[in-house]
Amino acid sequence: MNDFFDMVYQVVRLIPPGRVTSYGAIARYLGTGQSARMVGWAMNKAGAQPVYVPAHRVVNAQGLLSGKHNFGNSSAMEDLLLSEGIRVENNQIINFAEVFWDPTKELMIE
DNA sequence: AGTCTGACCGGGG
DNA sequence: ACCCCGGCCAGAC
Repeated sequence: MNDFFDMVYQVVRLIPPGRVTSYGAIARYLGTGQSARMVGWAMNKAGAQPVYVPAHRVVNAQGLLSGKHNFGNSSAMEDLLLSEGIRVENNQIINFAEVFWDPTKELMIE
């Protein structure tokens, strides 16, 4: 892998359908806990990646769909999450704690 | 080259 | 509960 961004994309691809994680959680898993912003920036570039990245499964620490506006269509992100059984209301994931997928716990360190 | 901004987060007042 | 601030680093202007 080239850099930090590719690591991010790999982790995001490992998120199971129907689950979500947060930018900070990914950052922490990669060892750069304070660089959650870079994860967000990586997501911005994710659409341009050759391989599909389920960026809709990544939200902020509050379970808020902070990046839905970047999906082009404001309903796209909600729609995708909804189709996976994740309830969203007013840009906020309702059962966030239940669907939250923490890479540091679920994935463990390699 | 300086400055600001961001799909962020945690902590402090 | 609120607002504010520092840290992180890559781009845009």
